[in-house]
Amino acid sequence: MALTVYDLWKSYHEKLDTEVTLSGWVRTSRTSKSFGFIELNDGTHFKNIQVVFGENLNNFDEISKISLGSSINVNGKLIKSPGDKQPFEISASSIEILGFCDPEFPLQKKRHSPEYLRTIAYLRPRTNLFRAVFKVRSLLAFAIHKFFTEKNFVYVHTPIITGSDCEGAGEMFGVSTLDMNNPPRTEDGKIDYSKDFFGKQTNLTVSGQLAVENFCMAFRNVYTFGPTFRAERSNTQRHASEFWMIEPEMAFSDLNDNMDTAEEMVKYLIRYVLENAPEEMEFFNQWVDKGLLERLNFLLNSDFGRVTYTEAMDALIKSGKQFDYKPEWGIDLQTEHERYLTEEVYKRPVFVTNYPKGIKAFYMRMNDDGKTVAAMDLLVPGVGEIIGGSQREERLEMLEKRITEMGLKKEDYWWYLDLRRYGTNKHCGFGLGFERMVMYMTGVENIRDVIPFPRTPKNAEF
RNA sequence: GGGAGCUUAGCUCAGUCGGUAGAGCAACUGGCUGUUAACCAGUUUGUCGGGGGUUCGAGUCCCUCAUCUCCCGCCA
Repeated sequence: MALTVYDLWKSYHEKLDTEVTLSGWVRTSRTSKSFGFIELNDGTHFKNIQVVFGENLNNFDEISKISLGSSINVNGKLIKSPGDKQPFEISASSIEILGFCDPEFPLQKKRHSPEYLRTIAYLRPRTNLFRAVFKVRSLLAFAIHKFFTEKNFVYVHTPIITGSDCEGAGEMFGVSTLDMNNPPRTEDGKIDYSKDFFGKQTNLTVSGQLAVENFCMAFRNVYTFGPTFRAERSNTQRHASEFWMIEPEMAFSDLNDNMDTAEEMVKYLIRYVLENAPEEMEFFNQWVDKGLLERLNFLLNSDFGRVTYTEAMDALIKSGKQFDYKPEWGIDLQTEHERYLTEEVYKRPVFVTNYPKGIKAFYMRMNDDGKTVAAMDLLVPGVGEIIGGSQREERLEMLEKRITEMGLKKEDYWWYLDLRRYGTNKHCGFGLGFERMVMYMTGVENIRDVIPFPRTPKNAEF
């Protein structure tokens, strides 16, 4: 394979004073009358390589005026740099323009606002910020598989098109091939989905959890990692219509095992990225969030907080702070409450456990007090809720009772209920919002800026 | 789904009391023998988001539509 920028940064010592050939894009250029500098990058490494050129080039005039974004091929000698900003550089003997970049190119040699860059999402991966973000996103995805594989978890591909019509995790996008202008109707005038592609109403998945629980009962420790879809009209910095989720599920385990795994995983992911993307992380620390590295390193060396919902509510009430929503046992934690807890009270990630049953899903295990369920949310400073999980209700009678209480139909969950008939056991799992992890890792504040082509209400451009 | 704010040059933004359009950067031209978001000099750039209204006169005030952003709800 051809030499890359990555190769040179890793082993330039060995190649000093040898002839090299390198292709890439012009990131910036600075020229004088008889010489000039080009910062070259081919995307394989965060840092650029400086190319020095002089009047010995047969196309010196053309190269002097080269526009930012053009792709070039450079031949020259790798030498120690006289400048102190870089240890080495290429002294060019020839430079070929492979693809000229039109001066209309919208990316300039200056900072652009993230809002503007969203309007040119097809070009933004060429900026420093987005190259760093998407490199970290890639590393995080790999680290997730690495973590679970090392722990002997089995990766399960749960379906993206689902036929279970009430997963209870949010509004769903329908999947249909019916003619929307003239759909078949049943006798009572409703749309007749028995005529649809799958012979029933189907949707894009909102969670792989119910499906992955089945594999949990076969492999003990499993996880899914894939796209999920929510048709909520959420207009916030941390919600997207299409996002990725990691959902591990563990048999013969309880809520404490669940939190232990979640904490170990989050720390593993952070450590992996810090070790494998030091340049990108330094960039975030300098330009996006000044306290990022300090906060992440502190986190690695501390235990996450663990409090019950009841204790958290007491802390909110006792704080005396004026909230828009008055804290009171039984209400769900509002965003302002969550942020206050993780950012002001504990100043680190904190698990909140054992929520009132009325505000949580039907499958969460009823505690002995009859009032709370074995749920846990992980709140982190700056992002808020990053993980939601629970110990699952393993007792058939109790699960049926909860389904009825919540106004759901047992028939819709017949195969899920069967798990409680065929060798049931206490088990647990959680969902980690992948993008929220990327946000926490990079300090980037808007979920639209950690997804290559984000989908949000009224926006599916590119 | 509820609420608030924004929209002025390619980008980032200023525009006073309602009086007829500005800066920096970019681009372009020229200069410069080691630059580091290079520097210096000059030149070019406008449907002031769309529509309507008030007024002698609207970027500025009012109505309306749209976009974007932020907050809340939903959740990851």
